[in-house]
Amino acid sequence: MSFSQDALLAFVAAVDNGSISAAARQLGKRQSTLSESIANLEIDLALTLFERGSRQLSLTAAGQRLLPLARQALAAHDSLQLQAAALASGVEARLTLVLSDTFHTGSVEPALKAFASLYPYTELECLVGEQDDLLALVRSGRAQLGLMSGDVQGGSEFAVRELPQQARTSLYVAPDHPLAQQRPAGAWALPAHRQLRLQTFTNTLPPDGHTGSCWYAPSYLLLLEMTQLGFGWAELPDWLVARYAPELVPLALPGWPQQRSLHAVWQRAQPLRPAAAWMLQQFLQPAALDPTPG
Amino acid sequence: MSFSQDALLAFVAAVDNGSISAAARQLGKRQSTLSESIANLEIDLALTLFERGSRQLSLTAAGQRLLPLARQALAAHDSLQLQAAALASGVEARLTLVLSDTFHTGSVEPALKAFASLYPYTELECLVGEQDDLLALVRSGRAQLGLMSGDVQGGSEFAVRELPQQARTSLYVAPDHPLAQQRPAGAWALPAHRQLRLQTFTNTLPPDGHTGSCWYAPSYLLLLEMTQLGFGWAELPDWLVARYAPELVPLALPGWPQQRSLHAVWQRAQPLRPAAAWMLQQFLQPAALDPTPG
DNA sequence: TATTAACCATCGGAGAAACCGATATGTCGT
DNA sequence: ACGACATATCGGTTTCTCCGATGGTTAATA
Repeated sequence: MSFSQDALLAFVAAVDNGSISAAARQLGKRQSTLSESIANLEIDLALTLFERGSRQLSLTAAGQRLLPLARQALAAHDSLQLQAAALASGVEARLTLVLSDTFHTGSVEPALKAFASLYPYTELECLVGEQDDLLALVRSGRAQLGLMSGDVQGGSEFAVRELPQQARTSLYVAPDHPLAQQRPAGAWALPAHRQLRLQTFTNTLPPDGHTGSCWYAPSYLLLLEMTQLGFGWAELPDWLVARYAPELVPLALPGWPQQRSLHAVWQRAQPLRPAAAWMLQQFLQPAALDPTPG
Repeated sequence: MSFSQDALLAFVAAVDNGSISAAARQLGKRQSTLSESIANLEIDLALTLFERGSRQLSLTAAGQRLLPLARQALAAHDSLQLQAAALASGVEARLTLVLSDTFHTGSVEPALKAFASLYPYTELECLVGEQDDLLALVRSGRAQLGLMSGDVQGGSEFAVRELPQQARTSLYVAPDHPLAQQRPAGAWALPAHRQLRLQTFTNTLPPDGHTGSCWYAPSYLLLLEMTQLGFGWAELPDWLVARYAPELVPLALPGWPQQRSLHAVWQRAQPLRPAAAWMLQQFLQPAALDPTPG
């Protein structure tokens, strides 16, 4: 016959409180109950855990040795209990986000930090995608919540909320690019040079007015690298350039830099569950978030 | 009301065996018992753990999520149980050895390895000391078992067993020492040079016949270093020199190298407890040990 | 010294839980 | 249709837990 979890609890409570009576008060049980529990535990283990000194009890060598293991067993028990409570309360076991690279890392970080402590039993997965790629991930259920820039094309399929933050983007070229030399550069000069454009995997983006030659990449980070290598000009998020390629030169054209609105999207047919809803709220209330520097 | 450990056991057994009935057979209980246990566990956790397919049951997402935690809780429980059993069976919680540096490390290592797996819940402490220092550690109870070279002076206070192994020692000097140059050196040449001698902290070693000047150190490792620095000649264990100072030169004198007997000592008044007794046996049966090379 | 206040151990009884045996039900393969 | 195998459910017994009361011991106090 093995010992019970309650006996272990009585054991560590008695140690922590210095007496069985105090432990009983803390646990809301009778002294006789805990006395019996500990006595039975000692019988089950075939060991003496406490040295019953007249007025205070002290741990035996064996007791000192077993105490940390007892704590560990209780902690494992509690951990299971907490995880189960989280699952039972409807909190999802895993939350998958898709973020656009237009989101400044520093603005996401505090939300994730708070999430980690508030939902310790929920796994978090962060994907990165743009435009149609992002919407496809949300549509397929691969991700529950998407944070994207620009307008949402999906129509009534998605629930959309506009975020109070905005993303500033500019047109950049490498320092040795011809466009970086001419000052001031006019918008007429752009079509003469290669544009580096975002092209999603799913490839349903409408063409914009640009008529010149283009190279394409599915992520802003890749566009950034291609810009660094001097392959052409590109529209890039300002924070991304400031952080990873500060040497790039912004083109001072009329109408630039632009402020692009940011949106949170999810499946309208599938309401957000607690963790996802909380995460959305974090982005809707920028008070709790650090302002994007720059 | 919280779940019991038995319920967790039923849970993982059902998962491992693929069915509740099989789990019941494995655990030696009735199927109805385990069925109720798991049902109660699901009630306590407010979760559905199993998808009761007609003929086979499969884990819910929540069940998959909780399974590793349940295993961990059971493992912690078992660990406590095993440690308690070890303590209750009289195995000491900590075993402290004192080894002489004359013991070849390679001859001790297999014993320690086997010890680690045989007594996983016993802490092991290895001290190093020579002669009187070693005996003092055993006498005070600081160590339970000592493995030393040479004869035991303590009289009836100690229990002594001679070990089948022996330690070979030689007289060494540094390569640039005068004694290393003369060939052949006679014993008469020794007193003219400084001797590096073992002197224990407790300092009750009798003087031997040497009449020349001496420097002293309490450990062979220190003597070794002093010999390397050319301070004099010293008697050192061969294996120690071969391993840490192969450049030292042995003096080819009549009667050298010597074979020194090795002894295990412990307090006669305090019989060896299981782990210590096992350890002693390992050294008494050199069959299980690697032979000392060289 | 007698008293009070803590503390711990023990005992008997009430309630709860575990366990068993039997039974009903459902599914798969023959 | 039937046997083999699975799970769920239902009484009944045993076991465990918890409580309340009691007694013994020690330390501080009047």
